[in-house]
Amino acid sequence: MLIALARDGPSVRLAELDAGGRPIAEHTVSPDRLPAWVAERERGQPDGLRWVWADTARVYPVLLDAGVRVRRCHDLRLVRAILTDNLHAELAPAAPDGGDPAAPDPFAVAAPTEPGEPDLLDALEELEGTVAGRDEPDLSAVVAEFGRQWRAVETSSRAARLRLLVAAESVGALIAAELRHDGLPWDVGTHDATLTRLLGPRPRFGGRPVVLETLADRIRAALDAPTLNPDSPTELLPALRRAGLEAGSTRQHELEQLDHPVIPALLEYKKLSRLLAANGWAWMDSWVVDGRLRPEYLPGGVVTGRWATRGGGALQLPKQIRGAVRADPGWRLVVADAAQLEPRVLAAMAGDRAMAAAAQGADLYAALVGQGVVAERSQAKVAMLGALYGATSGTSGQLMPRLTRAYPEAIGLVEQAARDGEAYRRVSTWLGRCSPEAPESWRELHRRLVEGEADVADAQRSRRQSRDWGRFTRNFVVQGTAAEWALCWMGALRTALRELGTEGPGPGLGRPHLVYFLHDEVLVHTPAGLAAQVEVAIADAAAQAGRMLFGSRPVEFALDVRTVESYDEAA
DNA sequence: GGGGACAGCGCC
DNA sequence: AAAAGGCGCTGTCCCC
Repeated sequence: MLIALARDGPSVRLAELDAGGRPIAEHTVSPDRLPAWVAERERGQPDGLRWVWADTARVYPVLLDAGVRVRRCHDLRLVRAILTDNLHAELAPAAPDGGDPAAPDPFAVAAPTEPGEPDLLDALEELEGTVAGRDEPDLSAVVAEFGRQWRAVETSSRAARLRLLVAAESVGALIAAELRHDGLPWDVGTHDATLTRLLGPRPRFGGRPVVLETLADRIRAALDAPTLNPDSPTELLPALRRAGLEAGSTRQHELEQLDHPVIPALLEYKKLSRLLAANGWAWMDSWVVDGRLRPEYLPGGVVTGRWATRGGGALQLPKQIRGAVRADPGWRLVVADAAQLEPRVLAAMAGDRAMAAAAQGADLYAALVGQGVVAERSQAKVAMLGALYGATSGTSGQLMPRLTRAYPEAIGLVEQAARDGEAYRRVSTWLGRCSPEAPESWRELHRRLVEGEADVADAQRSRRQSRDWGRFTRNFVVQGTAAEWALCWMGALRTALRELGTEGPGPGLGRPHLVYFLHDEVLVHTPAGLAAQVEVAIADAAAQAGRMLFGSRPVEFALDVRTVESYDEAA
């Protein structure tokens, strides 16, 4: 059962849709009665109900505030973004210099169909001239847009994968709203104590905390620069030069190479200054309310499908202050992160048996040593990151030939993605999120190069741009598929958590619930007595996510799971 | 005084 | 000369 929902002036209009998206019954409800109406339908249709609306971020918080949660939705805004890119890519004509398709199909770029294939063209044209971008589409617009999106999915050459992607992206939107609503438990007392220990007491009238001011004085004395502002690279760099230091920048890793009495104080200053600026008292006042950090999560906010946040930098919580993330009394945090997720995803995508074998254990990097691919675990890590990011030089560049010999399918897959990007062909994640077009100016220059019309300087520039874009597309297919796995993991976990615990004051808060998500890591806040069951649910959900994406391919998605009282206890 | 580029650094 | 992918946020600096 599908129910479409839209605002209509002072009321809310709803339409029950049949399986093909056609309305079969309509209702009008006043906004204050909407949560009860939704809750009743959820109770009456525990299994098959999906809400269709323009934008989860606008609709769902209202329901959450009223204590109502839904199981499934279809987010027209997010799905449209995926489908528009996907259909453009499916319609793109094969590139003239296509190269040979080394990668086996499912990954292959945009599996080109015949240009002009009518059903896809229709779906795309319909999508382009429509109203989903409008602020408040009415019910007929919502129903019509859903019909178009549904048709676009069903007529795609990869309908099964797109269906899963659409569902995963939409459940992500629900989770994002719930994370913000429930909030991450944050102990301002612990946070304040950490800041005070490292920086000194909070200055009462602004200005630098005493520890920073003392360090600044030492830096000024050591450089004989009495008015120097150490926060200013344009002042600091000349001051370093005057002191006889040959620094090209004031970056940490460059300063570390230098030998001078000022360096230790400067490094310490930069570290603490960063803490104060990014996560100091002002940050705490702005973003922590009533003991909860409530960042605004943006599903699909990154081109690869990863989430972003707006405000507070909640995906960059430094390890220094994670001790402030504390479970409520009598509760625990279950912290789980997927170990070496991206290499495992790559092994599954490529169907690379040797690499999948290395991914059978908890430590994939150690397994590379065991298989004799490299001598040490640290080399395995560097080499693997190099393969995923496109390193050509340095240690990881040197190790690439070994990886290529050991795992030809896996390395072949990322190499193919890189070559596609270099030729400005679009690539796709496992489920069908397509990479964006490169900047038009880059593609134009590349066309001139291919046609022999570029001079030497332009040719050089174009080749550099191509390599840059190839590194992006190489990483895109793996990072994006890892993001899809994480969505499926979290979606499956959310479903499982609903079955645990008893109904509390609010449907989310009396029982275990998700409180944080960081690309390949989740935090669940749970009554202490249920923590063991939560750990099992997290592991089950990971296995389920692997099956959803990759069926029976024998790749294990290992987790590190710990039950703690505060986040800094999780290694 | 606001806007935007840049440097720098935190996270994955 | 070569340069590893994706982000958000702060302060500085400079321009309008």
